[in-house]
Amino acid sequence: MTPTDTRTRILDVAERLVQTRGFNGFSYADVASELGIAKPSLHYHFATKADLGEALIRRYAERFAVALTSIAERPDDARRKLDAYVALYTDVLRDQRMCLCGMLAAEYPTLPAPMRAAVTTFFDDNEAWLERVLDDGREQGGLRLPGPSDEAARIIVGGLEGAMLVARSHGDPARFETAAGRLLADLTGAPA
Amino acid sequence: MTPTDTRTRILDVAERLVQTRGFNGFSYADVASELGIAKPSLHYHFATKADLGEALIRRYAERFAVALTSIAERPDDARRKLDAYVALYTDVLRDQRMCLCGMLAAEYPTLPAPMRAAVTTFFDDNEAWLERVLDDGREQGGLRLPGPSDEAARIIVGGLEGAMLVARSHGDPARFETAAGRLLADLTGAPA
DNA sequence: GTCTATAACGAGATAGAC
DNA sequence: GTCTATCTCGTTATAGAC
Repeated sequence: MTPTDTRTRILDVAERLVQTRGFNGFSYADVASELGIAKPSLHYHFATKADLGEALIRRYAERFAVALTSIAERPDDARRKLDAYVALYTDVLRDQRMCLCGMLAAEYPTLPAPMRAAVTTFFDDNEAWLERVLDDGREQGGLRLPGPSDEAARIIVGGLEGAMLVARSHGDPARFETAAGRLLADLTGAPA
Repeated sequence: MTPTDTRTRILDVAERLVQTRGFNGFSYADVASELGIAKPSLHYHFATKADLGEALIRRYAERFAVALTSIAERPDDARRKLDAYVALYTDVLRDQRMCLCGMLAAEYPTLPAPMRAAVTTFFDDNEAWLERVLDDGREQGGLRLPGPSDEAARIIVGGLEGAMLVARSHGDPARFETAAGRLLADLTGAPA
């Protein structure tokens, strides 16, 4: 078991804090105290809070992209891939976290420009991936989409982000899971 | 034209700031400078920021409740009522605002307890209103819901909140309107 | 790489005059 | 009701020793 380097541990703690409290809702002091190190030590690894924020999104988006590629490469049909996509969100919601980019979208006007750009790119990438899965599913005959796949993709991304938001404020992850299941079922013409 | 009293003008400015920047993203200094008054004058009207926050949600929820009652009393069919419901959100999204309670839901863990309670109540009330409209529409035969109306109501609330979040970060209100239209259509078995 | 010390600023809030 | 003056604390960030 190699010990985790400081930079990574900073990212881990900051990521959880942003996902629960928001980028404007945590401070270097929070991260430092949790790691048992001094505040200025953080600045050695991330000169400014904006730098830390950029690194957080970059890592999160990268991790998400890897997961999406992994799902896409499975031999599963489209509906199973969509279920796996929803499972990514379900995992995030455990221990009261919001999607990092959903949280940052709420704070959007207050973010430094590079972070804003990365947030919109995250959503665009997710929608593009979903659109592809939906198109494939339609061609294979497994999905019955009532409309354009790009619109369905946007509804899924927005629907999952919003369902997380509401479910978390109710402290009820099950609320998210049933909503997500029904959203997908209704959107893709599933049995139930 | 009676001049607006200070308390109301404070609420108006603070409301817009919370809807755009979040409760943790604005300060008494922001409100004071925008109104051209001194910071401590705000404390006369709202002793603490938590008090101001409570008053903001109360007024917002009250205004929303009045609008919902007004829509419910119309002779329109369920589908028109749902369209009117979506229009409430569309109006909010104009000039880059988020739904007040959607924004506060993102900041939920950082809010004072009374604000947290008011946020969840807001969502519960909206879902209850929607459930009623959906049930009425189904009895009248106008709506074909694929599942329980309470689940559909939750999908609508979450879907609209999330669609606002994503659309606003893209600076594209049209993205919200098409997503909302499709969401309702797919959920209620509409022509297109 | 991590520390102590400190700067520079903004936050929410209070005291007391007018 | 609104002001000036001030307090206290938390924030991001820097300087410089180890």
